[in-house]
Order: sequence, then C-alpha cells, then structure tokens
Amino acid sequence: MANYNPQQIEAKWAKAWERKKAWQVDLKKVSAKGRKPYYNLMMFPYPSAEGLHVGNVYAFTGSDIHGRFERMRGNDVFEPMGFDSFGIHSENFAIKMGTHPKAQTAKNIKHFTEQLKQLGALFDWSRAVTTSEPEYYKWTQWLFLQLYKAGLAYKAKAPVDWCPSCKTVLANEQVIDGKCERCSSQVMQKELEQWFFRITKYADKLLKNLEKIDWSERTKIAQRNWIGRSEGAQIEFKIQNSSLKINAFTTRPDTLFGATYMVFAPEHELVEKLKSQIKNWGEVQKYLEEAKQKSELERTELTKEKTGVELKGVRAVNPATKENIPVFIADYVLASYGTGAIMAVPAHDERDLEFATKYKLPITEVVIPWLIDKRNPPVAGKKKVERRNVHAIVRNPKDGKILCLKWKKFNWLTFPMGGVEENEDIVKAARREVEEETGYTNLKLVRVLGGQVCAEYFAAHKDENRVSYTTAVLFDLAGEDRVEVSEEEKERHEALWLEKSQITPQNMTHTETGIWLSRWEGKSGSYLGEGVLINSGKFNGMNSKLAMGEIVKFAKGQKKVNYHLRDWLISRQRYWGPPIPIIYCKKCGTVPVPEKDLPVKLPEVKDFRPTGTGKSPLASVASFMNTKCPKCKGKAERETDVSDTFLDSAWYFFRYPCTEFKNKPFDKARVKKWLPVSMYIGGQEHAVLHLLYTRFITMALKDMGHIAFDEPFKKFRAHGLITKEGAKMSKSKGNVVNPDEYFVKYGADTVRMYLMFLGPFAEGGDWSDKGIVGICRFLSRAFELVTAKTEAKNDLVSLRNKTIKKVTEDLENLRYNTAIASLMEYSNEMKDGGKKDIETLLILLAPFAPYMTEELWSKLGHKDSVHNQPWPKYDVKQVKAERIRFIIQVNGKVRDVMELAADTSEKQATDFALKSRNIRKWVGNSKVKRVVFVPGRLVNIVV
RNA sequence: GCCCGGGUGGCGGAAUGGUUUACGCAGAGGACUUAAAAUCCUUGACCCGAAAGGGUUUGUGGGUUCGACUCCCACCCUGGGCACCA
Repeated sequence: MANYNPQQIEAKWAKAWERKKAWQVDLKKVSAKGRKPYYNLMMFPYPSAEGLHVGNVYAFTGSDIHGRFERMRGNDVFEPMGFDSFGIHSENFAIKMGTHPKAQTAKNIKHFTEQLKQLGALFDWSRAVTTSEPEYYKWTQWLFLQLYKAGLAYKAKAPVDWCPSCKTVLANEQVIDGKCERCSSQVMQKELEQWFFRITKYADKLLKNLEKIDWSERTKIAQRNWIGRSEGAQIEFKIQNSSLKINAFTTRPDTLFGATYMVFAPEHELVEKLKSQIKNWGEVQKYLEEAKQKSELERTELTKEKTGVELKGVRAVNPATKENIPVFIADYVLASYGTGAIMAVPAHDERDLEFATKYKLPITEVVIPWLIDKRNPPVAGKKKVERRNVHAIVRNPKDGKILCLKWKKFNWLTFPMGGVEENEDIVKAARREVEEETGYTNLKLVRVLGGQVCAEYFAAHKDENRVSYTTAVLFDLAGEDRVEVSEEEKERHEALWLEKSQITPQNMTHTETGIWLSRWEGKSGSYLGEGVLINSGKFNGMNSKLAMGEIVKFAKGQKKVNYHLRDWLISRQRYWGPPIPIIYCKKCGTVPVPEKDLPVKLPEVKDFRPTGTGKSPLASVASFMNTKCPKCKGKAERETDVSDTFLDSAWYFFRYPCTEFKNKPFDKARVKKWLPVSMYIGGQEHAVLHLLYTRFITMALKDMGHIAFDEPFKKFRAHGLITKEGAKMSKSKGNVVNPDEYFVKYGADTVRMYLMFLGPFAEGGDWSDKGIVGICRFLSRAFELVTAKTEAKNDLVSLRNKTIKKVTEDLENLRYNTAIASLMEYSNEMKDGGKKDIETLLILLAPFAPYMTEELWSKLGHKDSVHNQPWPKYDVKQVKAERIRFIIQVNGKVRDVMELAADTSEKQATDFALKSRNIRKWVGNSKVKRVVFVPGRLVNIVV
C-alpha cells in the first residue's frame, strides 16, 4: 500500500507547475468564449524578518481556494502576489538590528517568497510587485503629482500628531487611543507644515458608494462610522458690543432654547480677535499656554475633569431667547471639528452638564421624554392591542425630580386620536388616581402629551401604520410639603409601579429605565433622546425632531453636514519611503518634479535614523536636497519628507496586471479588461485605513480621467483572526506560530485544510496542534482510497449530487469549514463508491488540497491536471432522497420517527402516524384537533 | 457612552421556524499486535431507569407559534471597533 507522503508529492508538483507555468494567465489575450477575466486579489504582506506566520497562511489559503474555485468554474483567474516593503515597520526593524532597510528588505522578501511558494497557491510570480523598488515607487510619486495637479494634494501648517519615538507625524487614522499605532508611544501635538490629501472632498461619495458595493457589512459599518457624517445646523450667535459673531455647529438645534453658555476651543481664532474686550486676558492666556503643552492623550482623557476659563467681558446672545450668555474657552471643545465653537446645552449634553455643574452655570431643560410601551406596539387593524397608556408624571419643582407614578390602561376607543390633549376626563381620572395612590394633593397640571405628539413622532419615523398610544400627564407638585422622597416612599412607589403597571425594570426600554431610575435616585443626568419641547416659547409641546428644522429657520441658522473624516496627512519625516516629488524654489515657489525626472530616487545613505527635529533624515543629505529648479533652473531645494506607506498600498492592484509597462503606471486597455478587482480578501484591521485610501485614490483617478470606474473592489470579504490560546499572535507575546514546521511535518495541503476547518473563514479561529491529525487522517484515507485500486462498486448518486451542491454553495459563500465537513461525509461513504465518486471527490477537494488531488488524479491515469477539470454540476432531482425519516410529533414534541417515501401525502402520513404504537400511547382517547403536515419532513398531531 | 459581533456537549464548531449537537478533536469499549504506535469497528449531551421509556437542555426571563438555537421584547455575560466629533 502506497503511503501518503506529502513532502515528496508537494515538491514534485510544485516543480512541475512552475516548469509549466501552470497558473500564468495571458493578460493580453482576450479570454476564450465563456471565460471571464477574474482578478482574485489578496492583501499583500509586509515582508517581516520573522517570515510568514499562520495568519498569512490562513488569509492566503482562503483567498486561493476562492481563486481555484473560480478557475475551475471556467474563469481566467489572475492571482498575483507582492510585497508592501516600504515603511516605518521595516525601517524600525533595521534600526534595531543595525542593518540597512534595503538589505534587510531584500533578505526578507527572499525568505517570504520561498515560504509562499510552498503554499500551493495560484500566484503568478512573473508579476510580483515590490513597493520599495524604484520602478514601483516612481509611479507612487507620479500618483502624488497627479493629485497635486488636480488640487487634491496641498501643504498646510496644522496641528498634527507626532510620535516622539518614531519621530514622525502620523495620520489621524494611525493614532490609536492617543498612542502611535506602530510603537504605542504617546502621541504629541505639533504645529508643522505638512502635505495632505484632500480625502474629505470625497467624504460624501465614499459614504454613498458603500451602498452599491458588495462588501462585508462589518467593514461598511466601520467605514461609515469613520467617515462619521452628522447632520446638524450652523447657528450664528451675536457678540454683545461687537461686530463679531460666533458660529456654532450643533446636531441638536431643537435644544437652542436650552443653550445657556458658549465654548470656544483654545485654538479658536476669535479668542485672539476678542483680546481687547476680554477683561481677564492674563488668566485666559495662561490657560491657552497650558492647553498647548498638553498632549492629545491628556486632552482627551475621559476621566479628566473638564477645565475652562470664562472670557470675562464677552457675552453672546442666544438668538432664540435673546438672553445674554457667558462665553468660555475650554479644551473639551475640539478646534478641528465643526466650527471649533459650540453652544452649550447642559440639560441635554453630558459634557456640557459636567462643565456647567462645575462652573455653576444655569441648566435649562427643554426636552422631556415620552414613555412608550414597546411591548404591545399597536398596529392599525389589530384590535387587541388598541389601547392607550396614561402615565401620571409628577414633577417636583424644587429639585426638578420627576416621579412616574401611574400607569393606567384605557381602552383606545374611548379616546379618539387627536382629542386627547383636551380631554378633561383623562386628566381628572389621572389626577384622582395619583392623589389616591400617593397622597399628594396639590397637583398642578403641566401638560398632557397625547395623540398629536405621538402621531408626529411616528410620521417622522415613517411608521404611519401605527397609531399613537402613549399619553403622559405631567403634574407639578404645587405645594411645598411632601417633596422629599423617603426610602420607604420610594419602595412604595416602586411596588406600586410593579403592581399596577405590569412593567418591570426588566421589560422597560433602555431609555425608560435610564430615566426612571436616575430620577428615582436623584442623579442628575442629561436627557439625550427625542421628546417634547418645553421652556421653548412658541415651540412648546412640539416634537423635538420636528422642531429641529423649525428652530433652525427661526434662528436664521443653516443646515449643515459635518464629517469626522479628516484630510489624509501623508508626510513622514523618515527615510524608508518614496520621497515626495516636490522642489522648493525661492523664485518660483513650490514646483512639482516633472514627470520625466521620476523617480526621485531615495539616496543610499548610511545614517538613515530619524532626527526628531521635525525634518527627515534626507534633509541632511546635501546631494539629495540641493537641486535645480525645473522652471527657472536656479538653485532650489527638494522636499525631504517621504510619503506614508499607505500611499504605496493604495494603488498596487493597478500595477500587478501592468508590470511590463515601463513608461506608465498602468495601461488603460489592460485595466479596462481586468479591473475593478473581482474579489478582494483581507484582514478586518484594514477596514478603515487601507480600504478607505484605496477607494479615495480610485475615485480621484477616475475624476482625473485615468480610469472609468470609481470603486476598486467589486467584492470584499474580511477574514477572521487566527489566535493562539485565545490571544492575538504577536512578537512581543512570543506566541507567533511559524508554519514551516507544520509544512514539514504534515505538508501544505494538511495545513491549508486544517486552517480552513477551524471555523467560519470570516471568524478565524484558535490555532492548536490538536485537531490537525483529523485532517491528516482524512487526507491519508482519501489517498489510500485511490491507491488501493479496488474495483468499482456502487454509484452514490444521491450523496454525490448533494455533496456537489453543498460544496459549491459553501465555496460561493466562503464557508470552507462546512464544505470540508461535507467532503468528509462523502469520503466516509466512499468504500461503497465507484470511480465516478472518487473522481468527483478529487475535483471537489482540489481547491483545498491542490497537491494531493493532482497526484491522485494522475495516479488514476489522467494526463490533464485535476485543476483543469470543469467544476461538476449537480442534478436537483438527484439531490433529494427517495425515502425520508419523517418526524412524528404530538403537540410539538417528537414521539416517533418513521421512514416513509419522500412524496408521502398528508393523509397517508397521518394514517401511518396514528397507527404507531408510540403515537397511540400519546394521543390516547383525545380528539385530534389538528394535524400539521410538512411534506417530506414531519407530521404534528395536535390534541 | 456609542457601534458591530458572539453565548449550543469535555473542546473547535453544525443546524431554510420542523429529530439540537452534522463534521472533526479528545474520551470510553473492542479488533489487529508479544507490546506500543498507527489503523479499523462500536459508542458518545445531562438526569431518572435493569430495560422499554420518560424528563431536562442551545446565557437569563418573557412573548408569538401546532412547533423557537432560529422571529419579537427585555436583561446578563463576553470579544472587537470608535470615542470630549457638540
């Protein structure tokens, strides 16, 4: 018996495939009829010195299986691989090891390539791309120039995030929790002149296009959140005794009547302009100085108490109330968002409340919640839930506390919609009951919130089918006595609530619970939700959502949209990256390097360490820096910063199919045929950085007329993370699994399949050596099945068709774990199977275990490769079994199982069922009320 | 705080509203072997029971349904992302 020897087999076929260039597609050739170009892309790796780890193997295998599947389905699959070799990562490593990044990178790439070749993937090595090669970064620089020409690249002085350890500025996206993404040192704020890409110009398109692309929903959500569109209004506040005005951005214009003060960010330009008017300038200046010195982390520390200084002598006018309100500077307001100034509404914003409490500023409540019974949302046309709930809410004017005392159900028909607010009966009834149950007598009616408000609410939520059903009756305690709530009283009310309302803290909604409990406990808290306006002049009683628009109009404000997204800061004061192709001339100013002079080569220098002065190490290389102005030929200096690594990887997929073009970054016809990418697979960790930048670059290239599409990847799927004992693998933890020893011990096929079998591809899994023997056994058994050469037996028609269907569907949805499971089931029956079954098994298995299936296929005497076989089709009719195990239930409980013909009729099945001893026992003498029959599945006898 | 996931045997994980636990690992029993490894066969949620059989069970509590891991409401736990973004 020939034993399965993966090492030998894999070495043999790897060689043969390379010799035959088995996976190279001719990108120029028009695809044969019926075959479509299929660009199967995976995120290219950063070639680390440690080499490939199982996380890479996982990602690439999952992607490769997809590519192989599409190839067997008759597409021309282009599956390239390359290296993201520029960047801080490589450079930091070289610094630590005392080597040069160039030499180090070359070494790493060599090692990586060797490892990747073992994987058995479809990689077309003739088109590998390395971002640190001049022939690649020449075009990265070209891309910069195009963006510059289009006005999408600009230089500006701005407060930027600076990593003191990496000694460079960072993009907004690379700062995590106030720390550097790379080295975790605390990021500082610095005011520097830097290059930016105007990604914000595309904010709206980046957001809208998400609807039309087929990406994992999680990734889309992450992008949406990052772009952070928020709709609101800009409202102008006049400054008393001044021609100056303050513009404030708010998402809650409905709370304008509650704006009791204003706050500037310390960097706000008006602070300086108002200097003459500010009476306590010394104090203000001191605060400004302090704010400047704080790091980003210190400023955004949530536990930190809010600080600020009033601008004495400066008063703003609330356009709604016409009241004069104080103005502060405080660092809890960010200069970089909105207008850098806010109207503070302490009653409805937690941060404002915290500040107002500390500085004893007035708090005016302008929105109060309504309570909604979500348990039985009434739907028009359904009688049984048509009813109306009345809350009696008692407000204590002394401390503003609200007690929700009553929950009474009325028949909906008694109170026709719309008339409720004026319906005295409700008020009287509520008052009587509240008085009875609380003993409070001096109740003053504040308001009845009824049908109208709720109808508006539902209209605003496009839920017109619902009728209004909640009414709140608000009382003030007019008298002075009995205002304090004792512990016993609280308990009594709580019991009352539970008893009468049938509402428990468990089934209340979040909002209800939060408000109710915080009121009881006397905690101050701001109500952030929607509700009904109070203390808002003529807008009292209006739905807060509807009031937004009305109040903006009233205050002559403007609707405005703001984004969280910032422009992409791409300058890096480092060595290992593409120099930014810009020349500064005293006469001509900023001059882009002419395209014919590209690449601006990165000079080979000995000392490439970051300087920390805010200048790149290149600034000390005179031969690099000093140059001629392309325009006037006079003396000029080069830009010495390099660009962000993310720019390298933002366009690499354009280069892959065009590597042979030396005079252009990509060829129009080639791109037209092969792009956008058919399927992109990569890690979820790039959901916002890389994937947002690639989309931006693609949109920009389209608008500049270079390409005809605006989204780079038709489909994107994120794979999960491979952990070790539940922890993320990292060098610092020392738990990185190197796949090499497993390749040697079990072979690549086994490693591939084991990883895919761990769990759903999108969710990753935990690497342990335990389960790998299961896959090893499976492959050995399959191997022996073929080599044992027993004569053909049965034909597993039904199972074969079922398996083909299952595997095909699972592959389409990247559900590799269940595909493998069904292949195992199929192979477990294979001792009864004939030649056709064995061949089908090999073909279905080929994308997972390319080496072994190829070997066995050739052992079966086939000349052609198993990977060139067409993907098998299944016959729907054959998928169904003839006899089926019917489940027999009595009152929904399984009491028997019977094997019957698949097409057994309801009557037949019921008769069979009732004859069963088991069933008779359960049915007994009871009358059969009803029989539920699901064809081909079950009979449920209800008695 | 906000936004996404997830919670099913000893473990990884399967389950169009229809037998919970497919497939695999570990375990138990057996065969082969002087023996072990490897391999093959059998078994496999929990409780009661000798067995037949019965009861319980998909984080918790409710609801809808003939029937719920699956749908609805609320809660708890947990992994991840974002966060003084007005």
